[in-house]
Amino acid sequence: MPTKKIENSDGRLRHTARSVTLESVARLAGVAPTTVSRALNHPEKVAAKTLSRIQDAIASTGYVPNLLAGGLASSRSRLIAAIVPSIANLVYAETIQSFTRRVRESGYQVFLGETGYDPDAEEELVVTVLSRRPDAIFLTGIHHSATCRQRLLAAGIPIVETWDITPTPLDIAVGFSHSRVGHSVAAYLHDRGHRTFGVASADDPRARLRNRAFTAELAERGIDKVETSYLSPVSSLELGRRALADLLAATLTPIAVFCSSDTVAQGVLVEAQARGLASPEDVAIVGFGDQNFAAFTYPALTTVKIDRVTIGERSAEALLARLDDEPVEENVVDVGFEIIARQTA
Amino acid sequence: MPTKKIENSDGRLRHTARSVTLESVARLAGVAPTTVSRALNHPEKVAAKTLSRIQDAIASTGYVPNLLAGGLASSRSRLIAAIVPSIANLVYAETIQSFTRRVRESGYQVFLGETGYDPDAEEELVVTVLSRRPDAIFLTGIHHSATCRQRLLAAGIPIVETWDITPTPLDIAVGFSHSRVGHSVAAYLHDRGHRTFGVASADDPRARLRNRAFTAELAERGIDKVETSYLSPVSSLELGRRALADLLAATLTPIAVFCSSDTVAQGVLVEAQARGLASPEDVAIVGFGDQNFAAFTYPALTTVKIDRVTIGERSAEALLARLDDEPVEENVVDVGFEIIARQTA
DNA sequence: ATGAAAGCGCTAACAC
DNA sequence: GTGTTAGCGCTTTCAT
Repeated sequence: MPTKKIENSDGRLRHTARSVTLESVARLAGVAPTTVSRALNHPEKVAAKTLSRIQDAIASTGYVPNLLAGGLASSRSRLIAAIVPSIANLVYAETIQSFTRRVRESGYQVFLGETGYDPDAEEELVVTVLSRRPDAIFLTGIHHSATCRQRLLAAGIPIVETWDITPTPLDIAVGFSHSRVGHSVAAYLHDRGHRTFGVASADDPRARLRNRAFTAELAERGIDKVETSYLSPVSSLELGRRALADLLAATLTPIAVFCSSDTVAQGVLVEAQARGLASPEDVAIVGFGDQNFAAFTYPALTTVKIDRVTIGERSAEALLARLDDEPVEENVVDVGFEIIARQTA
Repeated sequence: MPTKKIENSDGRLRHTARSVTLESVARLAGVAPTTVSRALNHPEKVAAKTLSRIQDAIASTGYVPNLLAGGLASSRSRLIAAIVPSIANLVYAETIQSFTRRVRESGYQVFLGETGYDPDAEEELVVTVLSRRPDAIFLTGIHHSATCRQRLLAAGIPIVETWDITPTPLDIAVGFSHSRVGHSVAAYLHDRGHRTFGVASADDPRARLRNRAFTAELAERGIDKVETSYLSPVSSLELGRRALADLLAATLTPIAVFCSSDTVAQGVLVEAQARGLASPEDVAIVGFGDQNFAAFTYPALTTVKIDRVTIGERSAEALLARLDDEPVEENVVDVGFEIIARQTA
């Protein structure tokens, strides 16, 4: 590591070795700093000769613009904050990936904040994240504490809430109705003749919404008892295994189990097999998410398909429109969902 | 959205509504801005009464520090950049997650850059990322273009290269030897009696290292032909299926296949089953990564376990030590690996 | 097409 | 323990 403290000519201790700045590039190119700034941000406004001289200077010095300074001066950080429950969950990672790719085309960088599925973490995270002065913010979910909403609104930047919809978004919402998912899955299973039901779920607010609707739909169809297992907010195969064990301790087979994710569903399937139970005969299973392994479990997983890439893209487009002061035609985008009937239910 | 342009009292058009600044908090608390800054960064150096007055002022104004300004003034952004091939790959996501958690304890925020497995993307990404003036940088892999190395070194910040090791790191390396993995897997399979081999691999430099060593070890054991299929840099189940199809077009069963990831391995397994081939009898399979589903495929996947969380933690610790000017005892950390023998090989 | 001046919001050195 | 002064490196009027 190069040493970072040097003595300046004036004898004062500086923090960093004097690095290449806009000014040093300007001196080298024989122009004013302003002109270099223009060459970088509005090259069309600089004479071709000047431009190439500046570009040479940049290349020969290895100048890297300081976006902390640029952002401070212009009040535009070219940063977009994204708050997600977990980056180690493919479902969110794929949305973030498509979102990131799309906004990068317009020169924005995305930085992530992870709540770790802790609802209280969001409040603190929002402050941390706003302190970087993002130009826009991407949130997961539509439930935020009052303080949170207030801070978010006070920031005065475009906001997109994702993975859920609401008639009253903070600004823009891109997602689907979890309640409709719950109703649809209940109807699907009931229509296929299932009469005993269970829910194997991660303890996450959106999963709860689906489960509540699932139970409500079944109640309407005369089924008043739905065993539900909530073990942890983090989806895992292990959680699915334990959930099925829980359900079977309370209810008999055959049972139809609605899971909060495909990973949990895979765990349910594994546990069923370990107990010598067949799917769908003894344990019917519906997953959620349609991750890429869902089609390849044995038997193949019936699940609810969510278009994660579209959520990312539509969110990006909506935010970019706001940032460009373009009209946003619809501020609530429902990307829908689809039940993919495979073998487990 | 609140409007962003307002007319100031002096009649000049400002970019943002005058927001709450350190200065306004200071005025409210009846102290100098410096004191507020101190209250925030070195609260122990401020009198208790003053401190609480300042905290009240902060609370009542909803002040959120501007870290662009703070970073510019102090030359410490409290930002760490992490460059990864893909965020939608659990293997990297889990490392980043543990890394992020660890450095956050020391007040750093991590922002990600994604190369999309494109080796040329790194060069451009490094510049983009350095323009945010991170205090340290986390890289995936040890292979970087000359320009890249130079820019990285010129930044004068701590660097950790991960997922591989080298005797000559840019600064610090935390990973394991891919070549040793290749040799070990070859030995493992050969020792168990396999004599026909194939490689189903994503086209990624670290996978290539493993494959080369795998082939070399087998050559030493008298096996001079190892069919290898490279189809895409992105691991997917589909890629595994196509890879096995490729291999079987060139070689007969029984075959032992070394895969570049568990996902690819699962694809190989699925394809084998689709063709009515049994594992390990007809197609022996070794995966890579030991992801959580590996123990639950049928038959369960034999694979190479990598401790992704440890890579993240050790990287974080090394970087934090550098940032605190503490001595880093070892600048090359080998976290090792382990072959997990299950059923497919 | 280019430059001079002012300032973004904060921290750091130094004095008191 | 607190305040004063001087920037950090850039962008933005406004003038030429």
